Amino acid sequence: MTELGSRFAYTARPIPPYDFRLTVRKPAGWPLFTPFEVYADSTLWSALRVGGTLIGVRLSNLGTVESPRIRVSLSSREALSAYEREHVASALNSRLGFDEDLGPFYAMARNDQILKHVVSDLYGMHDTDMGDVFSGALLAISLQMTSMPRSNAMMECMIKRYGEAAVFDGRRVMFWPTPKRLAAFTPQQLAESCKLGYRAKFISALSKRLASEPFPSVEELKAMGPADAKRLLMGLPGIGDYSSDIVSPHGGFPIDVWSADIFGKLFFGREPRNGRAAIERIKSFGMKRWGRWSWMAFYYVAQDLENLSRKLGISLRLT
DNA sequence: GCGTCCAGGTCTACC
DNA sequence: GGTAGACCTGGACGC
Repeated sequence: MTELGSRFAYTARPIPPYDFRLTVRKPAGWPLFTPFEVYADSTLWSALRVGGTLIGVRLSNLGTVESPRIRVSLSSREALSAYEREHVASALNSRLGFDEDLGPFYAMARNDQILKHVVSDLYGMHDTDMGDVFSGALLAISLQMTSMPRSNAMMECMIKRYGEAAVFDGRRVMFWPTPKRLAAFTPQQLAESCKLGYRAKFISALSKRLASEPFPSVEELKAMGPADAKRLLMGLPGIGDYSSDIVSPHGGFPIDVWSADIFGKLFFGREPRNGRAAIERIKSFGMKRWGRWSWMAFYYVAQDLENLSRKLGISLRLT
């Protein structure tokens, strides 16, 4: 357990529109940084790692969608220097999309027959980044070739068994393990303890790689071009085309068997007969249609399936 | 109850 | 460079 007793706070003013609830507590249930974060009374308690340091995060909504104000309280084990505080705050602001202008995306989306619905339903929802590269990669690998209930079970087991507890503000938030921690176990031990199956070999190799070699942070990946970030991520064990689109702070168009059914219906009016075989075709079609906004389009559609089903009169599978 | 299929992919051997 | 096949596990389904 890690007691995070040193705290600093500031008030952020994101670029409007900024819907706090939609951004930190996404309609589809995707967690912000960890499945164990807590949301109550317009406040989120979560955690993330910046430069290997575990940070407790409390976000409180003080404003409105058009005039957003968010009180940010960050807790760490040791007191941070002024430089470190600035670095941590900058990393968090970037992950929460505070400086992201939704205007250009909305301008394109309002002229698109699919997206015009989702940007109306989810007005002010910003894109957010993973807590760190390793936790994003563990999430992506857990999603591969299995059902959502089993993916969730694998992730929760890894976090509970090998992760770190951020204790602050009277709360206890479990966060993802470090590469060093997981690198201490064999693939067999990981597979047996959390029923990871063949993914244990990927996770073990990934842990050893990131524990022994430097790898760009989320901020560094964001600072480089999308293609360079994707190339680096795909060099990691267990991270292919789909997973790199999930982990990259630039996003992508992460079409898998589940989303191939959804976008097949949206683009062509029906689910593909063979979802796996249709992935390439649907991904290519979507990226051609939405270009640099492909990730935002994917993100907004995935969060709005229920409303979209009703508005378009088609059944989009939620899970 | 039992066997088969397949799910929110990636890697490798083989051609 | 392109592609078939292997890979854990467990729920759904047919019999």
